[in-house]
Amino acid sequence: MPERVDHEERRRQIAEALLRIADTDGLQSASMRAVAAEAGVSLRLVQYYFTTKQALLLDALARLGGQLQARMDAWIRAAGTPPTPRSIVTAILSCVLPTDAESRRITRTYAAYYTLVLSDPEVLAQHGTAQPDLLEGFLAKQLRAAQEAGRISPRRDPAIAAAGLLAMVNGLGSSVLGGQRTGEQALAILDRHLDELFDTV
Amino acid sequence: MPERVDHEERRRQIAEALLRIADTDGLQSASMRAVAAEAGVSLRLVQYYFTTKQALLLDALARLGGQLQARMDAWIRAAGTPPTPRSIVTAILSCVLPTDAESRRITRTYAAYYTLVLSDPEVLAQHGTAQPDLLEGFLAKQLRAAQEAGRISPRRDPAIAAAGLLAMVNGLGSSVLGGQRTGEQALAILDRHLDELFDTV
DNA sequence: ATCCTCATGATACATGTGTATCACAGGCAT
DNA sequence: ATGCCTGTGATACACATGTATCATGAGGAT
Repeated sequence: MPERVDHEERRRQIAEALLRIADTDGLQSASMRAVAAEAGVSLRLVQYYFTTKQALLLDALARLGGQLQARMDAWIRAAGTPPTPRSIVTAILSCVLPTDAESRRITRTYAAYYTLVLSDPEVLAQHGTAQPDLLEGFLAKQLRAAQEAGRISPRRDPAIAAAGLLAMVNGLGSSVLGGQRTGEQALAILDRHLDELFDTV
Repeated sequence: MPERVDHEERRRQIAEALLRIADTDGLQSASMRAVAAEAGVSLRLVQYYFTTKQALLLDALARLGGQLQARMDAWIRAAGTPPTPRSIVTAILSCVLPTDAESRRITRTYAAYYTLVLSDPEVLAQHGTAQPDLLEGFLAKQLRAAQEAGRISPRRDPAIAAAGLLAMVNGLGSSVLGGQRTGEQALAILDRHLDELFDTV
């Protein structure tokens, strides 16, 4: 029954199956057949909608990026009323920290991609990544605004502080995924660091 | 010629071949055959000295830990004369940051193991890990000492500061490996953060 | 000298992998 | 109505992988 079908919808369905596997069992378990089974379709269909595995991996990665973006937008919008500079910054950072189920999923899945990118950097080239740099720039802008509002000491360099913050959040995320810490503990550590940053004394 | 042979030496030779592959091509490329070829021995020998692949992976991981440990010891010993609290802390942190060839190698290889551990946590159980926690404790001790010497504000909590520092270094390391930053830039960011920490004003 | 155990080689086996091919059914345009 | 294009199934292929088996040569111990 070759009913004309919604390609985008099928692609989404398959790519999300891949992401689910990457989250639970890691990317090395995400074979074409496993993805097909998880998505409830035949192997042939996975091949049909994504001719090659690399294409599937890249498409799924892009979708993952979209999911993170959406989540960040939502958290920033919900950053208190009215939003203070610090509440915005906290929103940005705490939604890349694996605290709840979804952020845990996103973080784990990104981690699964991490080594892939490390061992095969040309993948990163094909993917229009730059996402971390964009995020860093956005965070730096927020810090600069907070600085101009007098909430951060003028001695600080916003770009450097943003880079350090993001690195810390990334590292805290790793430790949470590694089971050394709970998400709450990580958030507490982050908060103490923000105390130090947002301190004009 | 079954000359009685030094088992430990052979094991080291093979395990280091595995680590070399993990560094350059990632752990997923470290098949038994690839390791054998890299070590210049036959597949059978890899099986002989490490009956199973998991055993090889674990042994190599332990050796990697030893290498990092040795490097840290050396850097701490070489932390200026006389060592200030800050120089010790800098030594600890900057030797887990991929700045030179060897630390880059160690960091990359650890990263290769990272997702493996994530997707298969029982490996971590078999490995007497705890290494990050030990490191964190040691760092916290140094910070506490610096605090008592009046080089760090008494308002700081050394344990939390240590956790944050280590997370930041970890995150900075990731960004260096990911090519977003050079090792020098990462070190500069870390240094600014240490400026902030070692500031009793 | 005999035997046993250590070290090593060659090769086999079962399985999983990405990809390719063949087939075919139903809708759409002519 | 005919023929082409789209969606889908079944299956094949070539290869890589971890592990197991068989074989064998060389010391050392008895």
